[in-house]
Amino acid sequence: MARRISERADLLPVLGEIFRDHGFEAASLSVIGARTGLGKGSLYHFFPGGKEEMAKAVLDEIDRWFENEVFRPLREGGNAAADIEAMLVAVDGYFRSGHRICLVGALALADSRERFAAQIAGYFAAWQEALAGALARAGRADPDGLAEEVLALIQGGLVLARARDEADIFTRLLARLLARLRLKLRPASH
Amino acid sequence: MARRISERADLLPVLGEIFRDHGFEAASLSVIGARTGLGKGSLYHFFPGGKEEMAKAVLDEIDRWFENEVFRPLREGGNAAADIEAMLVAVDGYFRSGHRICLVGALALADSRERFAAQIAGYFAAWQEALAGALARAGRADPDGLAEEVLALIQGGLVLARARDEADIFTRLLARLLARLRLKLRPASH
DNA sequence: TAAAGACTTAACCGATCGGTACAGAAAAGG
DNA sequence: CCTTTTCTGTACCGATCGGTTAAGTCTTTA
Repeated sequence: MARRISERADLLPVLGEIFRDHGFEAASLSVIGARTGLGKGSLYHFFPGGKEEMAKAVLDEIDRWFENEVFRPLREGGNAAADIEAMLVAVDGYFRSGHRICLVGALALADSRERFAAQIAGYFAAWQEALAGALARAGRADPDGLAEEVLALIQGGLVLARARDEADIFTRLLARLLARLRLKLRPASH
Repeated sequence: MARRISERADLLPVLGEIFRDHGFEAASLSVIGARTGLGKGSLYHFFPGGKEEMAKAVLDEIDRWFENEVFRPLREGGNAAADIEAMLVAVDGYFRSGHRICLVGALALADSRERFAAQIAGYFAAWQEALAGALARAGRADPDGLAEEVLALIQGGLVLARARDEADIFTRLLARLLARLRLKLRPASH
């Protein structure tokens, strides 16, 4: 019963970058093979369901990462204002300050959307809910609306940064957002 | 010299919707043929450059529409505050209150981005410049930053609306944005 | 009405697509 | 060691891809 320490998990980050670069449809098995260094045989061994299983596994890993690094801290943190700032730091890191796009957002705009609709919707719903909770704890009025706005700014910032090939756009937007939230969350501490 | 009143122009809106639905790569000539009712021969008659020429023509038409309906009014309008509100109305109409995505934004996130990089970047640059000018005329500080934020909100709103299959998200974001801008542009008039 | 150009149809091209089959190499367990 | 299981390389499948070609049919102009 030979048992490799699952290399499948090690494949997920690479697959994620491939889907980010090419999208789901255009990420052909040949480019996946080239960039992972694996032949079709190996790929179908790890992912019998083919490309669709690969993408679902990548989305699952993204969900897991955000749940651990972003959503749960937002939900269980102590100081709501600090938690929200920590979220912005984590987000800036994850998206490499605007150099990396959001795979979930990109899939939402692509024609493969329906295939992953549940995971895509769930990702944003969980994020908004966790953030709205923190905003409510911080005493903000209309936490749901504000959380929605924050998510839109992040996603839109990634779109603009990519569209204009200028990652700084994302950084600037996060900085403005941070200033605005600070003002609203801790009006006396600036 | 038989000369049809250019049906090529009539094709562009259909092609736009096809690219919105499928993206560039996945919009195969067979689906384009099916939805336009034209065979490959006809398509290549109108667009000798194939899919790429079709997409470029669609982007050109989008540029033209926004230039006429959004950018120029922003630049040449009289009442800056009213012009900005008119922009939001036009944008809400164009994107069908969140039911329609932004093709330019979608292409920016897809792997076909490089192919259309110049047109994509130009679209957002022109928009931001026109909006920043109006914001400056309205007396706002940091008009460039605010314009960037408005564009990000719009693009992010379209991503979220599609991702969660809930067009109302876009409408809500536009309403919040309108309220915020009103407050800032005409503080005494609410 | 007849020539000319605008448009269409349909067969065809090589390349690549996602996916499968299967034999063999590598590694682990006994 | 030998068996068992995991993993890999390669050849192959039918389907579809974007694009080309050539022969035709319309439609307009002269």
